[in-house]
Amino acid sequence: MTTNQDIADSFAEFGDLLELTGANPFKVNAFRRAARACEGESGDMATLAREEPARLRGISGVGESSARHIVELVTTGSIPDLVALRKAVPPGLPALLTIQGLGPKTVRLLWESLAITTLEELAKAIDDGKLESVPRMGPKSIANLKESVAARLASGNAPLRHRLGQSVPIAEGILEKLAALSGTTRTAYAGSARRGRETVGDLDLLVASTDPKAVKDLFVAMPGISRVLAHGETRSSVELANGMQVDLRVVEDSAFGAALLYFTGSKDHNVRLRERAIGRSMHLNEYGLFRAGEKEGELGPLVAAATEAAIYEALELPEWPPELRESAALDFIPPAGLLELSQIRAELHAHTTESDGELSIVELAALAKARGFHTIAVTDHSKASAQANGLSVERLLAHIDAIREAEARVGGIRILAGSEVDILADGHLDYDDETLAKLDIVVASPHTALRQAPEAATARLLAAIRHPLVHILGHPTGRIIQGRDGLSPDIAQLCQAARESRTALEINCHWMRLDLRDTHVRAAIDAGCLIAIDCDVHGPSDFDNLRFGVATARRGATPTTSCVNAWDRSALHEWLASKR
DNA sequence: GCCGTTTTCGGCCCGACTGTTTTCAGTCG
Repeated sequence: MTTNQDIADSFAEFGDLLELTGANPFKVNAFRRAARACEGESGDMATLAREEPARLRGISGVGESSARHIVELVTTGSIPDLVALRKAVPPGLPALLTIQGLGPKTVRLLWESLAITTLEELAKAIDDGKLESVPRMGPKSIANLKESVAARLASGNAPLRHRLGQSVPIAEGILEKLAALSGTTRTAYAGSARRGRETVGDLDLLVASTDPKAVKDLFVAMPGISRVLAHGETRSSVELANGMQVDLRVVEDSAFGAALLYFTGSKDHNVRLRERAIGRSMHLNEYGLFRAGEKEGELGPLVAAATEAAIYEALELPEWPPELRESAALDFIPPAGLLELSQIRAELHAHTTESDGELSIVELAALAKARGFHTIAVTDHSKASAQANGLSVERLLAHIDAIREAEARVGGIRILAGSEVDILADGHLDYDDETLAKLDIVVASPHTALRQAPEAATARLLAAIRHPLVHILGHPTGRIIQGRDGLSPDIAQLCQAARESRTALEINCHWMRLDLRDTHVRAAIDAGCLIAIDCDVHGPSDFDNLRFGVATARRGATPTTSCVNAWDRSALHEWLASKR
């Protein structure tokens, strides 16, 4: 089976190999853009390649050649041009491109002049003093390279990207310190963290200040920094002890919007905006949107810079939500009512001390009330999840009574008696229908047999979606970001069944899951499905993960009306009751 | 290789920083 990610990986490899052979840089870029386009595509491209290959060209960034390669990969399992290219470049060379400060020109130079083709060979050549004979390799360059190589070798196979929920708090912690300085007027994190991507390569921080020097000096002197990569007039860049790179840009308050737009990206989105500016006789850079000057290359008067909204307006575009700035295409108009964090009014997936949670029913309800929620669902694990202290039928029946009693005592919030019931490997649920019918809400989730074949996974999840007593399919694939792939069901089939049975598909907010993932959300929204956004609460801090789930929903263009957690009390309970 | 509200051919976003150079190449975002 060929996934969109497989296709994207092939094109990314194509780009790397071409670059190392000295190909036309625009061609290299075209392959990389195609890779990003495939990665972000919500439909299954392999199906498209087999059934309607002509429609591959409809994806922005995929042209005649890329479309042919996709069909080759899907139908034969390989791309002849790519196979040939692999023979021309030593296999260890692309890895060298990931070394900080090492680009294609230098890698190629090292390969051709010193026959260096692996990280280990590079480390040895540095130690042996062989790099000193290479043009443009002075003592400082060699010392920097030595440090970068050592850092990489020490980290082993550590991932180069960091999970969203671990990255954002680091960004916020640093910004809090910089915001405390007297000259600071505005702060923000930008880049892929602001776009809500599930993993973040490096952190991009932005500060508006009347005293840039104070900001930068405090930044590079912070604890937890392993080395300073750059420390210039307007930009500083450091590497943290955990290997994460953090870039700081200090700007004037009047240009904050332009800088925020620029550093939020994505790269493809920026390129499109700049092209659009040129087409309207304007010029866009990180300092603002300007009229074109009288002479070639000169800037005219400033059009907009203070806010992103002003710049989009001047370019005659709707203000693009950061989470939807992933694609190069500017032909997608964001839906009027894109879901917002403040609109979430219910948590429908939470655990108590009765299974593997840290909170009592009353504590859980109090936290939900404090957030202004009208409903909280208590959904402890079912008996098959023995490792999570899953409830037997007898315990569940007693738990239902406890929940009813707590609801009457707490007041001011609906506390639903529910269960996160295991979907067994064969698609059966872990409780019988008679038991499930006693519950207000049923979240059905896969927890085991997460390596089963795609066909079996599809059948298993379809059975749960179509089960008349199930409201929500919980973390549908069971994937753990950078941990395990989870199930690979046919998403299109799941979406169709979910729409027909009005079963919501869950976005699990935990930053290790974010499952459904963004591209699956988009497919679900396009198919007309309901979406549930749940924190899968086990402890008090889990409620704070809601923002990551909402970001994922927005990346999938989820309108408020499609999210059951954003419905008012009566609409939500009407839907719940419709399955009873 | 991709693409079209200047274009089916001829362009392709733009600036900061570093180190090695004496005016710029390479890398990065």
